Amino acid sequence: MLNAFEASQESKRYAHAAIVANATTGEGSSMCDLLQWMGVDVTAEDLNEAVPIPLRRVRAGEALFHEGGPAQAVYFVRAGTFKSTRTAEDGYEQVLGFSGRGELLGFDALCMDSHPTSAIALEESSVYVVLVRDIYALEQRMPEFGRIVHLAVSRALTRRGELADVMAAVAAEVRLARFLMQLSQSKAACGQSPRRFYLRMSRRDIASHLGVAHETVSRSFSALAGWGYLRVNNREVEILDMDGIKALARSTRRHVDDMEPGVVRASVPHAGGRQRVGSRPSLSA
Amino acid sequence: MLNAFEASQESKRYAHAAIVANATTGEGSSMCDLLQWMGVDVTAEDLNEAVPIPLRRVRAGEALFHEGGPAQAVYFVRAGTFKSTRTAEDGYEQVLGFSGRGELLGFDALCMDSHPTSAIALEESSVYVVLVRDIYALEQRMPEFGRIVHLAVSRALTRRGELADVMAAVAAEVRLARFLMQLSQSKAACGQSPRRFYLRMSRRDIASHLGVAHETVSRSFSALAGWGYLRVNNREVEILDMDGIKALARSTRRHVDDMEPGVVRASVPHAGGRQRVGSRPSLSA
DNA sequence: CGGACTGTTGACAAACTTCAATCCGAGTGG
DNA sequence: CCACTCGGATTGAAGTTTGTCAACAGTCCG
Repeated sequence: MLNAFEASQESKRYAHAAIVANATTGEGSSMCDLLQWMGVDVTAEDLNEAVPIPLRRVRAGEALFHEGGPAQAVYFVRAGTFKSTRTAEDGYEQVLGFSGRGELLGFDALCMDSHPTSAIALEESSVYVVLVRDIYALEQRMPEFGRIVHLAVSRALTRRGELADVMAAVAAEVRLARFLMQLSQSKAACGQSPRRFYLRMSRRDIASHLGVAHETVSRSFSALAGWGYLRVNNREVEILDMDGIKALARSTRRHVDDMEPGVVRASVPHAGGRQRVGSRPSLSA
Repeated sequence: MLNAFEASQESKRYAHAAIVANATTGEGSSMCDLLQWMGVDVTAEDLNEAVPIPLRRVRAGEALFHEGGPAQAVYFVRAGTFKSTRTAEDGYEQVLGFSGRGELLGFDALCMDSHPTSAIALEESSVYVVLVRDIYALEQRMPEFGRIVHLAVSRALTRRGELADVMAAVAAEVRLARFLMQLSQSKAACGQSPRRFYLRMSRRDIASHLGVAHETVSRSFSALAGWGYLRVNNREVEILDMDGIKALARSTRRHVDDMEPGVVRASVPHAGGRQRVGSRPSLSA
């Protein structure tokens, strides 16, 4: 049906299959691999240092580390997707964000004795493991590594800031639109299609991340689809009107009036602000 | 517009600010000062390194750095309070968080060419300035400094995570309660009273940070006061029932039922989560 | 095939946003 | 010196989105 989705469908099946068993445990990967993989031009001197960096495989649904668990290592996501969560006493799970290729996880535990959050794999994933007790030494020995860490931490900080963007007080549809734009840009940065992708997380996870009820997420998806911005089928999303949805994502709270008539797409019913289509007859699938 | 805001803020609370008018010029401070001030036992070898670390003063309402501005330096807050904000095109200002003594600002700009956020002083403040281009070298030369940076970044990451706690989908009063608890703990960590403090930020800033309308913040303050949890007068807050407000802060979405009968104070009308006090006697019982 | 979970949709009540009026403190200017 | 203005804060009333409850459809998996 959708070519772009085949790959994701495939990886979805990895979940319950021991197919990729060979890729298993921390086979010795090296700092060189990590640096190269992170896009660093590895110099000769770096090559001399044969520092092993373990690789760890995490299956779908498995935790990379648990909230409250000891802070032993930080992780660079090599493949897959994770969600960072914090769980309240009553069991309510707050999703702080989703992380993909190249992102750093677990760094917020450095300033404490334990992890303030959990990281849970949403699909078959793998990470580079850097032990906390080695970080300083490695950075001292290999300046490039230090640079990588700084960059990654900075990115992590920025990503956490995006949390505010989606949870900031705006209509639920706008939150979802913003979230989808973030996702789209993430995909684009990884060389994947920014227009079509497969959501690795459940509606519940999205809801928690956006700060709304999961039913509202469903409704918002339907609304966006009804407005012609996208097509959605379960976790498959195809964006039809990128500019339009971007414009929608930009709207903030109230008195949006009309924004830049030039930006609004003619083909889209959404006239540019805060009009509710909800109960109107114009809502057509 | 910016000038108007800055001017008003400045002349308002700190009319005598002219005193420090020209203080922007960093009086020479040193790395030693920074390390000692951050609580590091400075060793002899560190003392040998006479690395100058400029100090910068920022007046109330003034920006430490602007969103979109060039990433030249990162800052350790030495005194005062800042708010980190991101401004939408239509002028809506999203407050990402508030930072006080010892916290690191501007680090999220490292991975980009410019600052993704602004930092604005909420009162007369001062910061240690560490130029971006010096960071790596300094960390190489002085391991302790590297440690400090890592710790501070980790803290910053954690603090950003707290944003989710206050914005997560819960009742407005709970958001405010959580925010106040965070503030209280911050104050405690700085050796100030956790029960009584002066809010450096406006209701509007709080509202943006909590993700609600500023009127709702006012109402929530009144509600908390009405329930006997605290006394509030403008920006002065005194917490009367710390345990009670903590219990309230813990409640997540809806039906709080009863939480720990032992924890609930007898003097407090709060019988089980959500009841209105103010001028609406008809609501719930 | 059935069970369990995820996702969708409807209805209603609750909570929030918005508009609007008022109060207050501080700074400004007559 | 006092009236005046301006912005912050509080409170009221009305309108609307959203949370909650509930039922159902779709998908996955044993």
